[in-house]
Amino acid sequence: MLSEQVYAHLRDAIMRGDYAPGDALKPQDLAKEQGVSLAVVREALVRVVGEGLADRLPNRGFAVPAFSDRRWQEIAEARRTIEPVVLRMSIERGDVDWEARVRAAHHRLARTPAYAPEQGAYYSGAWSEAHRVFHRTLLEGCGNPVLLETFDRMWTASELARRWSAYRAPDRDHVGEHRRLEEAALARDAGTAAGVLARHLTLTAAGLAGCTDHEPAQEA
Amino acid sequence: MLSEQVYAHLRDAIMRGDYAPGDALKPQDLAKEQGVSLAVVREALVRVVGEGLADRLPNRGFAVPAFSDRRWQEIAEARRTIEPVVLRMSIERGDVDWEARVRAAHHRLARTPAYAPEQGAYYSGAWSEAHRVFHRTLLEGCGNPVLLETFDRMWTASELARRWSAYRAPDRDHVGEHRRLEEAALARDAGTAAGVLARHLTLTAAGLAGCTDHEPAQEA
DNA sequence: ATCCCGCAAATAATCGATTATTAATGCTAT
DNA sequence: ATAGCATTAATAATCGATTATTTGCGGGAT
Repeated sequence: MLSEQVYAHLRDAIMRGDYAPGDALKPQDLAKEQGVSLAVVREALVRVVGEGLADRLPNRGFAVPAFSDRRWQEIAEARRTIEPVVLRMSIERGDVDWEARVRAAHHRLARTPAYAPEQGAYYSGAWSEAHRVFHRTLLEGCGNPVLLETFDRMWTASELARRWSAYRAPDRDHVGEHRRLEEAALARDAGTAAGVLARHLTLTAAGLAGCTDHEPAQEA
Repeated sequence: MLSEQVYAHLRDAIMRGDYAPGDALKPQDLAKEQGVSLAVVREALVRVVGEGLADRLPNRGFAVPAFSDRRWQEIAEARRTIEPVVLRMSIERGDVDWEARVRAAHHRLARTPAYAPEQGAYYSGAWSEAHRVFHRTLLEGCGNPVLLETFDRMWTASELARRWSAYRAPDRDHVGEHRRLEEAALARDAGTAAGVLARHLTLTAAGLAGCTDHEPAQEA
């Protein structure tokens, strides 16, 4: 299905930061550069909007969302509120297969370099994906697809905001935080794990706090 | 915008139960009966799918989702997991305006008859809406739009499943449960309120448990 | 009698063009 | 000189028709 490809491409482009926040997503331009008709671009855009990766202004088209600092803090707070509870459930219910997958995901994350030389200041695509998989795997023991869908939505919003944050906590010990998370989870220490995760999310939020809103930008 | 109207109509129709679970949503039929072109119907359908109110089968069109008993239990569990936590936050943070809105929402719910004579066994539309507003208002004190969006999504899924449940708990004391919720919330007793809400959701889940899956149905 | 293959009808997906709305530009009147 | 209005260019929204895919039916071979 063509619209699926266009949707995937659009989603990746936005998440990768190819467009600046506030940039207009013009159906005609996208159609030409993708070699498809307006209809499929439009369908892809509607899906992207539904996922929160773009805004729609009635009769004024589509645009990359301009995340405010306030919005970012709300997303971070929502994650702090929900994810530790789900992690508790996951640790109580996860089976041996889950344990194995947690180990595997942590191993991959630990062995993936966070920064690609050519990518400048941003995290590498491989690390971002490994990071996502590790956090998701931690929660997958809960066995509830609805809760995991909720995680997916919040993670997407969170990553989009992170992509556009100007600052990064310089003294952040990602590796240690993730290792403590893995250890607590595999030790079935739900209380400690939930606490570590909450602190992890708080630190991430603090690292991004204070970055100013981005002004609506011009053409890509 | 035409697609907005068609979207709203489609959403209401599905939530109202105009289509049976599994029914195909044929763009051509919808276009003719709504007096619009395929494109706008298609856009509305894509949005509906994004909200979880319809399934999309590649190259096989759109259909009303056939909720399984398992799926329903997962939704109910997700609500039990998340909503009490948000309610705690809401009770800790809500201001006087929030208190007033809780009172108002409860009053409206208590004074709205649950069953409309002409609607048969189903809850009336007015009661369903008052019910939703009461539950949402309880959580709105948290002040976090992201958490409230999460509630909205789960509520929608929950109501859709409820619409198609064959059984209803006969001895259910809705009125008392809601009154206790309101009292605990306004007394700022977060622990009690969270407990009452968890029990409320458990009872709802139990009331719908055991209803068999609906077979994929034929034309509307 | 049953299974497989191919044909035909239905419908999903896509396209190119048309219509309507918006934003910008330049003109006019005060 | 500036404020307000008309014109125009750009683009969003919609439409009608075309193409591609799937599904059900019927004929023929085993």
